[in-house]
Amino acid sequence: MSNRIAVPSAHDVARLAGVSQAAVSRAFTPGACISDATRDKVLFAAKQLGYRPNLIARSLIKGRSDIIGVVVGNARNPFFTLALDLLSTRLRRARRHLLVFTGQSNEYAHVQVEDLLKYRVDGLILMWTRLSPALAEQCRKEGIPVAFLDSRASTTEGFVTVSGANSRGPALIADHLLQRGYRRIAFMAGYQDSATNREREAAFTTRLISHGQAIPMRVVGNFRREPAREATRALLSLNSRPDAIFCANDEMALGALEVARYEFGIDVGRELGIAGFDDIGESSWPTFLLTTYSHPLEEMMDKLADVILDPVQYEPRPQFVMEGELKIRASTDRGRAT
Amino acid sequence: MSNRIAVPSAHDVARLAGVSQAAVSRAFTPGACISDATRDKVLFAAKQLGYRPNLIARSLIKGRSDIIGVVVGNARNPFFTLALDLLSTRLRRARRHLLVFTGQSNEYAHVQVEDLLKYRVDGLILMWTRLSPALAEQCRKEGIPVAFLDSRASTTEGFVTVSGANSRGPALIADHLLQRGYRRIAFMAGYQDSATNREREAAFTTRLISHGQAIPMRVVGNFRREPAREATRALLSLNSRPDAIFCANDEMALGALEVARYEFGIDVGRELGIAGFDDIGESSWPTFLLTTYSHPLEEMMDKLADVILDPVQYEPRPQFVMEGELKIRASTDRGRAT
DNA sequence: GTGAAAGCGCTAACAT
DNA sequence: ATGTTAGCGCTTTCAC
Repeated sequence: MSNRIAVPSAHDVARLAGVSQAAVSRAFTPGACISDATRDKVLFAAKQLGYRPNLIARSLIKGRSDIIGVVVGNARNPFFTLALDLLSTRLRRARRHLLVFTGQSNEYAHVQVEDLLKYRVDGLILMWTRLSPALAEQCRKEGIPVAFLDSRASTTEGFVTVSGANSRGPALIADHLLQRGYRRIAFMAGYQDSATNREREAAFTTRLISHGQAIPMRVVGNFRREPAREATRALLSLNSRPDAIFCANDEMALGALEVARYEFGIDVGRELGIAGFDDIGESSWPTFLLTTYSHPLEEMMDKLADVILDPVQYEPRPQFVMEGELKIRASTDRGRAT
Repeated sequence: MSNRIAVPSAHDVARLAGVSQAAVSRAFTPGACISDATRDKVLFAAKQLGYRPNLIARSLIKGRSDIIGVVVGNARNPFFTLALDLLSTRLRRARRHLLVFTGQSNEYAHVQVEDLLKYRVDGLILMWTRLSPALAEQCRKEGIPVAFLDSRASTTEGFVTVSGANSRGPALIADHLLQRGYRRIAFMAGYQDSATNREREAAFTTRLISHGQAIPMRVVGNFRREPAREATRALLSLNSRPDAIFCANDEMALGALEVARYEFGIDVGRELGIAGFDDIGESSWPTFLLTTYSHPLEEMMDKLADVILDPVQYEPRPQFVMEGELKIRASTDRGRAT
């Protein structure tokens, strides 16, 4: 049935073209020493046979594969699609390819990285996931460039990390809420043990306190919509409701907004301010108009690509914190007349 | 600075363990003829050196890479993330890996597939994109299994295709709208030259006509939100407004819903029925509650994986049309009392 | 500029 | 069960 016809090799092309096999190799190597006449002969024969250089063989010799390994801890992350698209486009220009694995964000990307190393990848990009200390050590020893996106686990030490402004952003949100006159401010946390949540919470709370506020009320929404809805119901059923909620990500904030609007009939913005973090696509829809903080994803992916392509340039292995932008929308608009 | 330490080879391990290099190979080959004693010696030595079999070398010999190439024509497609996650998980169990490329949905995935073939991939999955006739021919000749997701271009002939119910689904929607009493029904098209749109439109229109309706009003939204909003404004400004709109995908339907609700103050469902297609995540949110047709994505990805892993089983190379489910929600609810 | 020859790291006969 | 040997398809000296 589907019997694989033998794929032509450089040898076959050489025979047909009446040259040596080495000449074939040279014909496909940009800038190699070869006469135009020979190259033409080779390329002609190659086209006839449908020859395509075997990159596997090339990789074996060169000791590098032109493949970059990507492990994504949370493929459901709303930015993953965009991130992968940007990265793929960017790396194609550098003639690299992407071997992509999905995994669990709360675990080490151990098996995935293990596999990737067997393919002798030229670099590793870990998004929203961690690296076990043993493998981190391996990568360091073998000199494989590694870059993390939004992961601050201990094993990222000695590697480049690119992340959003998880401290400055929440501080800006705190300032904004206070400036708009909200005073009974609550905070909705993501996963309790997530470094991202801890950073965002600490920055937000600290800022409120430094403005003379009390420690804000606190609920947990685990970064997900359903728990966020539940938490919002609890908050809004209190005798002394908050007049604003800052949620540690947009996913939760949108859930909160829906509950406030449809289950409690609240005029979001005027009666209750809601702010999120990350600026996912839905947040700017007319239906939601959620105040949030947006990350410069393109810059972030460029940085990751740069680091992998030219690791030497980033030798002291800095932690890049990419500044984004506060997006003020109707969900924190109390109306002009205060 | 980052000088790559030489990676240990099977030879190094063999020397350290005091066995032949072939023994090392056997120790890492499940089910190979090797004594426990030898295997232990090898594994111990391997661990000491941090040895990892070089899959590139293995691929060269075996003539297969255990890599499946994926080209996605539209990485912004809301299902891409989920699809990739499902596929990756599914194929990992079969010890395959995913080399992922992004491309343009209206072009051939030519360069991407070209590259993929150089890596001697074991199979190709093309999502929302096409294959040039020349490469299609190549793949057939070389016996490389190819499977398409939602692409009905001419070059898919002779390959397995998995797609949603682009005919039956819209027919069900037509039935549903009529049964709910909507009579002045409009259709919003996606890209004019997309096969998907043509199928959905033909099925919907045909069904309406077969129920004795006139050919529905027609606007174009190009599958995207903004054009859809514009088209909706045009529709709703007509003297004789439609009382229902079927949009060829949810993205457009949600845009239409927002415009109707916020710009025209229309009570969606009662005054104007809106239905979409695909059941993207947002459609089931309390804010929208959009009637739509959902695809069995998990089954679809399973099928794609099956086809690639065991192509012989699918020898007549069928076109799989995966039946989904009509999701009736508030956006087509006229209220009980009619 | 070109060909011959030596490997890259591994698997798969083939002996033993 | 184990070692020896011959490649897989290329790139890269090294002569010429």
